[in-house]
Amino acid sequence: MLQVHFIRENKQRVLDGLAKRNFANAETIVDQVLTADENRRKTQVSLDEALAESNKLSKEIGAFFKSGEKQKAILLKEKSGQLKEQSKEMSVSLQAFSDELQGLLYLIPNIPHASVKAGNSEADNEEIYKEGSIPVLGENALPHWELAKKYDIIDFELGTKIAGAGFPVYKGKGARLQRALINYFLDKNTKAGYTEIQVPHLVNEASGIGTGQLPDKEGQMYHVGEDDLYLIPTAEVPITNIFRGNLVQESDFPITYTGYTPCFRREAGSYGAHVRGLNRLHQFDKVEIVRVEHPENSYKALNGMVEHIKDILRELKLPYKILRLCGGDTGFTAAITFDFEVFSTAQDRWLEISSASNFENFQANRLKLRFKNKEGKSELAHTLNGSSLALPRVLAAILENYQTEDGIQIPEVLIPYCGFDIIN
RNA sequence: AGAGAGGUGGCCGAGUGGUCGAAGGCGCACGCCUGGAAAGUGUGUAUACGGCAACGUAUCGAGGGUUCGAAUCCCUUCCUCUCUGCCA
Repeated sequence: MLQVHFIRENKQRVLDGLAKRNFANAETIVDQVLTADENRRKTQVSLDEALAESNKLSKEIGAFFKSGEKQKAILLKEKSGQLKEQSKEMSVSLQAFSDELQGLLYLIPNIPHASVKAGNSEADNEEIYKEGSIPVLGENALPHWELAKKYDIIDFELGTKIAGAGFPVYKGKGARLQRALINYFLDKNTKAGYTEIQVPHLVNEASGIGTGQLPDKEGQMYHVGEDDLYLIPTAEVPITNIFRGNLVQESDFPITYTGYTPCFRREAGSYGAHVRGLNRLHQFDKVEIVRVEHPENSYKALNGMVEHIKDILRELKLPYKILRLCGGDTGFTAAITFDFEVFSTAQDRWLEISSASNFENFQANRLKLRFKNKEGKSELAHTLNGSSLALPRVLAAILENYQTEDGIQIPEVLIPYCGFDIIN
């Protein structure tokens, strides 16, 4: 959520930013925000005056009762009654203006960073980096869902029986490889200074609002009606919400966490060949990194996260590229997002396996996550996160790219974690 | 899930209808004291919104109510603790 005073003081900048996202009706909504804000402030001034008068009267009434001047007190009581009615009306309209303002602010996405190009869809994303060589596979190379069946390491039908499509069952060496990846990622992250943390997999409504999943995108999350909880779509939600409402010290920065969680996504509206196998699931595993940073340091931190993820992909020896998402493809809450894609050779396509974003103070404003700055004032912090990494597509790429006549070789760095070096 | 107790500032804790944004302590900051430190001592120390500012308003888990006036009384709700039940 953008801050109202920021919009008030930087209207053109906001409009230019929204234009990069191809955000419809930007000018209308921004004007509505400014009007609601002005109404809110005006109303608050009159309400404050009425309440101040009320408070004054109450004190006088008390004094008159004490000194036994009942008549005077009764007179003032009448006056106070009238004031009370007025202030009640005003506080109702103040609430209405505040709600209206809040509702409008929830509709406005984050303003893209200067380096983010305008664009509508993934076709407009910019490739900014590429590394690794694409392996040459034999004639009879198989896509990962065939390999999974051939070596009996992932059973999609069984998952369908137990839960539904998009809930695979990992078996034997497949399950072991999953666990190896989780451990390897967590070890890499903790070595890079991130503190490992285990968090709830269900969150309340306030948490969903804090990181930006609510009120808009309920449809993407599984909801447990009985208890009004949401299954997390990513560890970003519980981890970032650790800091909801917090006032941290400047000396606490950088705050860095890593956590493994399963992620649950309804993926309403997804269909077609691209969702085959591990490409798109309702439940998948992911290791996430989250940072809370001083605003002056957040872009340096983002760069560090990108380098860290590069290092992991290099170790796994997977060919990958990095995209800077265009305005239209950048998520609602992010100011900038770098997507990492690995090449899945047998499918002959790139798969997104990580996304690293700087939210600047957009989430922090929703979370009310602040720090005391050098002047002793509280200021919104910056939040960032990235996947390091999302498991299924890494697994898909490993299965496909490392397949040989004899079986699937295990990337060297994972062998100690797996306890075997080939799946056959 | 049932019964009882409770939720007050960064922390502990007093406060049962009026001058209470809230005593006292701890912690923290700055000063004095000291060769330096500890101890001692003095002062300061919540957040949000509005206002150029002086300042005003709101906030004692949250929401509503009673009252001229609520941290204090009433209702609802969330959370914590103890006991009972159930259970990995």
